[in-house]
Amino acid sequence: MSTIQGARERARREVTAAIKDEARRRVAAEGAPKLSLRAVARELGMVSSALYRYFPSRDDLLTALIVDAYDAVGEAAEAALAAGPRQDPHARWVGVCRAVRDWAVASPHEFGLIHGTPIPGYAAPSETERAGIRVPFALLTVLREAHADGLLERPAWGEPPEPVRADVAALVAEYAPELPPAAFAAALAAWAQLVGLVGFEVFDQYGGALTAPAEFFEHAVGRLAAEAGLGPAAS
Amino acid sequence: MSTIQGARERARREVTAAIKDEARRRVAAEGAPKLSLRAVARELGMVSSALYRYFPSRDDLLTALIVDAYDAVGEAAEAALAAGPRQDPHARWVGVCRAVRDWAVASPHEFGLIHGTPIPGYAAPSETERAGIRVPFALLTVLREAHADGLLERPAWGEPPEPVRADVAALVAEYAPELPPAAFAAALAAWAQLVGLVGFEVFDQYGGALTAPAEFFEHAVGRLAAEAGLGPAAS
DNA sequence: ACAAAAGCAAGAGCGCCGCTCTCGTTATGG
DNA sequence: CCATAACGAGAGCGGCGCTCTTGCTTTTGT
Repeated sequence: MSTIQGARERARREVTAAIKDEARRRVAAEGAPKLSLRAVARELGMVSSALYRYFPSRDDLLTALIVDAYDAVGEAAEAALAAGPRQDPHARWVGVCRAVRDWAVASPHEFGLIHGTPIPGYAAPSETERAGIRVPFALLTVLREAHADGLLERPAWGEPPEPVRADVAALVAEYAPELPPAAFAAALAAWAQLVGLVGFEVFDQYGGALTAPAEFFEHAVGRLAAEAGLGPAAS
Repeated sequence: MSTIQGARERARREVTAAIKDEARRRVAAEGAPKLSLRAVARELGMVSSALYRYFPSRDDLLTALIVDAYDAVGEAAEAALAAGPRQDPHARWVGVCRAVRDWAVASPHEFGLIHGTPIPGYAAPSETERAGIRVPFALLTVLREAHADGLLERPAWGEPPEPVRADVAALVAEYAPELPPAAFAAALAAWAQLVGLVGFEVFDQYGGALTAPAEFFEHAVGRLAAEAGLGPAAS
């Protein structure tokens, strides 16, 4: 307590951050499956066993990267939500989607971490769930505030079939009691479809057929908004 | 030539198949990143080096599994295409999508192989591309034949913006000269969105909120069809 | 102020991995 | 029949995740 408070703690934070940074670099270069603690340690000038003072296992290091990625994309989505004009929910919706896409295009490997193949037997810790919910929440918020302002059209979706209605009813009760269930169902599907669109672009699964993927995405996502009950701008 | 023709070749085919089967089992159990040649060889009662007579590297074994997976889902989609009633393209479209979903739900790890995180620096061999095109082709065929039969409505999509139009025009010219570009663009987006919907279910990314994912999928995919210009059955 | 406790880096080592090379053995085809 | 090619087995190399032990330094409690 005599010296600066927690010189050791600060050093620990810095080393932890350096490890994650280097790990991110290696994931980008070699892919998550080939992330090697020894290589990270080597690059940082430490011995591999020292790394276990900061992360109890390789999987825990990867989990930390995953949580960071969820938070990064969640933050981007929430920033777009805050910046989007509440009086034009269609544009706001598209803005949130675009924020997700732009983040994914800029950080393809981080996107892969959170939307790639899951590892069998790997249960995401609850911390991951908290971070993972931010993007769909942002989409939901666009719908909720549009509904509150009377700007949400009746979605083109018919009422969902019975077993789905029950699922959605439970979700609506928990997260958005005032929202029509059909709109909630649309948001849920839109979230999955948004990830599909982004993933195809980021993972290059269109087979190089698109030279203007950003515009294509924008176009597709505008339709997604319309499906959820957000018509194009009034004027 | 004195003995049965190619006893050796047949043995080779059988061993190759056995290796792939065991590898598939291990991918299902442990995940693709942890697929170990040594473990496969051990389970098959051979020594690890013998395996290299059949696959030049671990990545080549994985690639073989990927191609097989593409062919399996492609075959499922084409079977659904053949079975779907041409006079009801909406039902046919939903049928193809359902075939993809059912296959993915039954073979989640194979789905992960083809739609999971790509490995940096890994270029899919051309054989993969050939197999990977079968599902989108099936979707496209539904649209083309519906159009030929006068059953394709003008898609709700407006005309795509300029740079997209050029991309789509090139694709239309190559694959479906008679199809309206807007319909082709819708099919392309629908493909990505379909994979998003399937991936969310298979990878359990809805967070356990859906107890009836099959019905939810059906519902969502019906809307996808409508967007592409295939209205619900006339009845 | 000082001893106990806790945090830390380093090294050695275990078992597993992908992959290579060599060496007998066996089937193939001219 | 015999040269050749395919094959299975074994040893071995470097790299991996992870553990354990050994000293050293910072923090903490009295």
